[in-house]
Amino acid sequence: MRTHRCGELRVEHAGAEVTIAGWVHHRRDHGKVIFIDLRDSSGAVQVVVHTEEHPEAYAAADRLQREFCALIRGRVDRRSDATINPKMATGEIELKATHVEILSESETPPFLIEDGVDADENLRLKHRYLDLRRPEMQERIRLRSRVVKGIRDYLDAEGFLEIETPILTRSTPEGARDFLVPSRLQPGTFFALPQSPQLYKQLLMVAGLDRYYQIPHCFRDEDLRADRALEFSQLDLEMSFVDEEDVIGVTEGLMVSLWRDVLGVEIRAPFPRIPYQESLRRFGNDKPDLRFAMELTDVASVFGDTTLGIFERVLKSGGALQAILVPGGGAIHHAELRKLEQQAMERGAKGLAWIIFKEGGEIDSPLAKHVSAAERGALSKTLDASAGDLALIVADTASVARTVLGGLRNTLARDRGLIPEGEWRFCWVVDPPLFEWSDEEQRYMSSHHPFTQPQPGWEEALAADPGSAKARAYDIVLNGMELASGSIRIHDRVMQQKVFTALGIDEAQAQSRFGFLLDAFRYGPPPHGGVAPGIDRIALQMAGVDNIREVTAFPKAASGNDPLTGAPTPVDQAQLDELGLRLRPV
RNA sequence: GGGCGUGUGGAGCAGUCUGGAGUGCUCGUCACCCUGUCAAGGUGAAGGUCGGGGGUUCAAGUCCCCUCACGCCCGCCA
Repeated sequence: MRTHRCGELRVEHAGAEVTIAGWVHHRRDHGKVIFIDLRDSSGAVQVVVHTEEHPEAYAAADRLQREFCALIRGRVDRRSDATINPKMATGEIELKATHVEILSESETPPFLIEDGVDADENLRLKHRYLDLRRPEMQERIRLRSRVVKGIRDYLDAEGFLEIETPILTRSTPEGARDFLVPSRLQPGTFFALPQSPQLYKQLLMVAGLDRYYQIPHCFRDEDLRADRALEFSQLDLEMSFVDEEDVIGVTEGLMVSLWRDVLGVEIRAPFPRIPYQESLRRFGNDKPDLRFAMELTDVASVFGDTTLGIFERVLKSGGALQAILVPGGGAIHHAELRKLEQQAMERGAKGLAWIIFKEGGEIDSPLAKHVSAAERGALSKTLDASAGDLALIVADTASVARTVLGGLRNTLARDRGLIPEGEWRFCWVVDPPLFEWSDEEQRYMSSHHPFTQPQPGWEEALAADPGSAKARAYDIVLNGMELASGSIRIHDRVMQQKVFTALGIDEAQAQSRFGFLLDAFRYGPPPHGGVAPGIDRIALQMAGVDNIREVTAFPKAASGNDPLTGAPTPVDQAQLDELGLRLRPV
């Protein structure tokens, strides 16, 4: 149908008779001459139609409107110097049309098909096929495709096999809420959509397929976020006869190769490794953004003899005084500080103390009259503060103080433009706890998953303080976002049973839920481990966008529905009957 | 489940704090003019349940209450 693509025409095509097809991007009607920017996935090119030279082509061009689909034949002409458009890749040439054919007409689109549109997102999602016509959206889709291709190329070269595992699988109560699929053939029973192919990949290791990967869809029925969707893609990989170093090595090699192939950026490996506890201490969370400083500082020692009731009470009860120093933060308005305090309280703090350092050792703070000169000096020294800086202090349990300040650290860095552009700060967060206490469940739960191998000595640690047992797990964090999670798995049934027991899962329950895995472990399971990077998150970071929907062709809205298809929808009674389901009024 | 924000011709906004005629801006749409534009230009026109419901008031886009949709965050995410 076409001989060339719109965006590939250049000066060297001058004189050639070509046929192109695409969408009318712009039309500029000058009466006796019409300019049409015709766009396809490769880009756009200017078409010129003269009324007198080609009346039939002109008649068709006269009918063309935005987003009509058209076929145009003509001769590629070098433009005169005065009419070259340096803003277009094809701007040195234009197509003199001899034939214009309307392939299909278009209604006026609900928003402009242009880069940088600020249309309501729901409108974009509802007309995603139009939104995806925008060059920047197509570029994101292409980038994501390059990521996936890069992964396949790299892992294929490393001897990994791509193996599919079932989408209809078994519900496992641990972890996120499952999406359930009723079984018609076995009435009253349900499949679950996989949260990850975790158990299958471990079975593949038992099977001796010792380097496996796939890029599966995973499903978690939880509330959505900017970086979290109901369904998402992850690179799932697993290796046998490995320890942490092997998995980390392959992952780093993959990241280096992806950033090189997809972005042309050289990132350096090995990535720094930060122990989990250190990350909490310095950054207030387990996904540190290393692109800026503002690390948390313990200022309890400064206020050892404080007369301030709040600080005194917290310190006496074994709590913590933590601070971050905001360089130049003294200029922040009080109204803004109140917003920060509100944000702190949302995350569980009872308040937020602020102290602005001024010239001559003076301070500006609601607490000013309770802070002695010695304390002012010590605080300034501990935080390495200068005049004009702002200290934010949280007095609470260590955990709350860190969470709150970790959150403020990220918010402030973003709002105050402290985050440098174009930096890729990878790190591994290692040695995380094996278990975490769940207030809701009133029991310890796996912080990674129950198949994660504990570090040696865990049983003693468990007896003394269950929270102190560590896991052979590792997260890869990029610019403050968790990109991947992985671990060395348990391959010993006795150890697996002990971990289940620690989680409050007795032998009978373990057998009924995970019996197939325990059974497999009777037959010489190899030591194994793996990692699972999120494809969407890699793509969103590379694309420089802040929402997973921007790198997903057909995403759900944040409320978990699909504005394009209307899913989820009620179903016919007949379908429910077949499945043996009855709806309860909500 | 909770907090915050947004909702005004087809699109993006201003107007809401401090009530006074659907007022304004940019784009799009339609008609006419125009042979070198490229976000074309010129002239003119059409297009509105101000998300929905209720209330206060002589009078509500504006104030109050309820509600819906969307977005961000907390909870949740082995």
